[in-house]
Amino acid sequence: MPELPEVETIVRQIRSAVVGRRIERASLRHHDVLREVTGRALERGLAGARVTGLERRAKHAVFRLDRGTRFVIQPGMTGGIHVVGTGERDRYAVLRLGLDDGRTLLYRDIRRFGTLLLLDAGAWRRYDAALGPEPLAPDFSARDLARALGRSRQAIKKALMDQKLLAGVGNIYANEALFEAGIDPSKPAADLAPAAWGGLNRAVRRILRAAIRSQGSTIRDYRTGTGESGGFQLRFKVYEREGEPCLHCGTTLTGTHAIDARITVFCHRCQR
DNA sequence: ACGAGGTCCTGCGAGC
DNA sequence: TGCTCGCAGGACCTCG
Repeated sequence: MPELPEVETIVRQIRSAVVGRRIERASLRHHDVLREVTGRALERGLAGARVTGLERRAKHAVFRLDRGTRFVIQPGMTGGIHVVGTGERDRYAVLRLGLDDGRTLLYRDIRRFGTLLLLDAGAWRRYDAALGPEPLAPDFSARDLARALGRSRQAIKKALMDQKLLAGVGNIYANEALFEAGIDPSKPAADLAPAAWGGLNRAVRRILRAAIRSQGSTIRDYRTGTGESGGFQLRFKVYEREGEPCLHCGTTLTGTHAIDARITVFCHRCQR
């Protein structure tokens, strides 16, 4: 499930293969990954355009095109982005972009929870403005984190995962960061002690950086841009460890769906 | 304004 | 063996 580290990994790996390339052909096979654009408009907006940049924003890959537009891929749960040889078959292919060097940029998505967007400059500004700050921005501080989340009465875990408040953190890394910071996931964000934000910010940034170094976490479907599995799932301390002993104190880890209907795993002794 | 819960979609594993 | 069912959850939506 691509969160920030997974999308960052993909973007870094495929950037050199796509930036500078011209898209010669665009063909969309499933239209249910579109929201604000028709399939024909997407294909026409991509075919003939040159890719001038590729970045990550939150959990999304953003292709800058020479027409002043941006092509955004939200991989959702099972989306993957790969540069493959011509003619390579893939039963989960959603979009193929034929590049001018003969290779193909492939968006595949098993469950098609992902979304494709084509945004002009104004739409991109609105899109970008609706997302919270990037936790890995070089100067992102505990104060910034407190400012982003500290007014929310929501459980801190839900606030961490709210893309409007903070960009890029999903269920896996929210669980891991809260364990590392020793914070009860159900605690309202606004109730965190002022001193707690420093530890949480360090934990979030550390976990995300470590996951990027491991090329992300492969649970089921995620593959890097070059088709490999990530490695961070081997270092989970709570996620997928419900019922197993806490690595700090040995207490049996608790699993619950009480927060946002997502699996939350935590140590009720270490996380207060 | 906020929280709760539903929806999309398919593969996988458990249970019968 | 083959079926049904529940679960995984990012982003978005509606309802109260």
